Amino acid sequence: MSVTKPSLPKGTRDFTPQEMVKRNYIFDTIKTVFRKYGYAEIQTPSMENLQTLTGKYGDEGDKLIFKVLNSGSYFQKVPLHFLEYKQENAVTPLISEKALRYDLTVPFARYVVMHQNEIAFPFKRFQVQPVWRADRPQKGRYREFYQCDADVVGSPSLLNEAEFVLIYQEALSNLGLKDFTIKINNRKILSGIAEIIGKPELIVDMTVAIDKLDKIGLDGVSKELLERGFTETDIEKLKPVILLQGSNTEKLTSLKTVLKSSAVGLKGIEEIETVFNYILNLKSQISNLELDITLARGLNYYTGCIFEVKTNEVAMGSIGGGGRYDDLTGMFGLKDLTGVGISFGADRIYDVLEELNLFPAETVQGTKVLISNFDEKAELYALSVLQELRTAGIATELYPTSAKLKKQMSYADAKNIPYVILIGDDEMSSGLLTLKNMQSGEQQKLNIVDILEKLKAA
RNA sequence: GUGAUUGUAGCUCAGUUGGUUAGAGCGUCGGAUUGUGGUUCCGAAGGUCGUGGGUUCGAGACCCAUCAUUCACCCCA
Repeated sequence: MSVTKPSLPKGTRDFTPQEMVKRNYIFDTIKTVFRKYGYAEIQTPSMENLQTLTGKYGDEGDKLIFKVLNSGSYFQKVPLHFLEYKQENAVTPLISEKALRYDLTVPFARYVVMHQNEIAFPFKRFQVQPVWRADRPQKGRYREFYQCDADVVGSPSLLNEAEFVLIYQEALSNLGLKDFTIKINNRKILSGIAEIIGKPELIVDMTVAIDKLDKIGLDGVSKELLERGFTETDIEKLKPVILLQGSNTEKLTSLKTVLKSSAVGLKGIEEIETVFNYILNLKSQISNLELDITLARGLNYYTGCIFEVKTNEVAMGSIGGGGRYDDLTGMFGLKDLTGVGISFGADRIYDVLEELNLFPAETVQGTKVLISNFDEKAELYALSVLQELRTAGIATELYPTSAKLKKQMSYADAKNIPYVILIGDDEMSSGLLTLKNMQSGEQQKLNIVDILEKLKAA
């Protein structure tokens, strides 16, 4: 057998013990907040039927779904002429019937439909699992990454939206982020704007273009709008809207004038106002909540409020997003069930916390004490000590061979183990074991009871 | 899918107009110290120079191809 050079698939990563401690810190922080707001955890399989996923994310999204090759003689079903003309689209469903999940929302919609008879609505669930995208990786973008989603289905109340803002606020603050912006918009406002211009059919093109405002500037947006079928007159009408300045209230006031002839648009404004009012009554103020008309977000199933969270401390794409999707379960045959949800991008949050040095120092909670191993006789003696410490709930290791003490101490040092117990002839005959504090270097002879007490307190 | 970038030790990187035996720091291992780590000193191991071809008396360096990497665009967390 030939030796393979070890490597990982593009865009995937190993996680070291040190990284796992930090990652779990992020997951735990977010999960704790989710639970506090009444969300219950579920999991779904890594693989879904390909059919479940295709068509849910748009053409671009479909291309980015990782497909799983069928087992066995998967070519049997493929007519030869498909291959001859290289018809990937026709061949794919014949050789692949499973795919890795692309996000957590669509599997959740499937879950809700399949379990509808056992679910008490409104159903509030959270889910923390990896998702896969066949993207080309770059900074802050991986092919395997974790999403932390919270969604509620079966409740049209805008209280849910308001609570999501508080969840973002609370979780990100708990993680130590100081300066981030929660952007909110409403798809209905965007529809209203497209309506006013007289191009409701071009709403997608309009949103994709104006979404890039802060990246390519007004000239870039104008150029893109022209390419996408808008006229100079349309752009003149759009300009004041997308360049709206001022406080959220001021923006809403201007929008009401602009959208006065659009029923949809006014409905969107009303929804945003309701969310703001809920928040005002839940909490005196959230200063980093910003109404942003240029916020569009790609997924085409959003129908109401849209969220996106960006940190202002590091150059990084969004670290979270979400929105309301009135008819997602409709694709699985369950009509009129409304859903709204948000997602945290845990991997990006990790990168941000790392860059800002925000991980708490004491998150490393590994072995507390290492028992040295001098020789066979000492090892035997140490076994009972080991057992006693573990019974007391203290994370303890016995060095497994009687290597040189230098090596054993280095091991404790490398693993950041704060205490070492030395057991040699003196200790065995006196019953007083040497306990060494690895930080201060001081050591003292204590009986096992005192050691237990000291370690429990430490 | 488009456009760039970089591939030299486990890691981060030097390597001069093409010239003999490819270097450093960190890390690893061993010793100074057979009952004491994190500091210090000494020593050692570790390389198909991404891969394949070409130019040349001679290639880590130049050319072509290929693979991989990173970054940006599209899109997205």
